[in-house]
Amino acid sequence: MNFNEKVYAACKSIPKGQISTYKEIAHAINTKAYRAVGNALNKNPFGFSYDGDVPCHRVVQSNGKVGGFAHGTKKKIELLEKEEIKIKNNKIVEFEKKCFKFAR
DNA sequence: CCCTTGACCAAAC
DNA sequence: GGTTTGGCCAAGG
Repeated sequence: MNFNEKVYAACKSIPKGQISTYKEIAHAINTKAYRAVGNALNKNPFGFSYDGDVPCHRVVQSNGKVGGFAHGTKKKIELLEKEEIKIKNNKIVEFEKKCFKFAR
């Protein structure tokens, strides 16, 4: 399993209606490459993600901000709002509650 | 092998 | 509150 596959696998385990951070993902796959995680998702082979695929739009920054998205941050926000996750001024509302922690 | 580039992070200012 | 700075890791030139 290369680095990217681990990242995708971790993303898949994020349940609908919840989100996680790049840092949490990095921790979940036992690495400290937060940056490389985002990099992997940026040029992910899926291009776009819907339910059942790799939900890369459920991954946000550790400070609660939305972060980036290949198709534009606005689009990412729309996808999140479809899952009961509200965004206020580019930040996640109730971030701490929606944040999903991987099994340790 | 060195250098640059990121959908990043934390601390400092 | 925001912005800058240094650090982090993987990939590509």
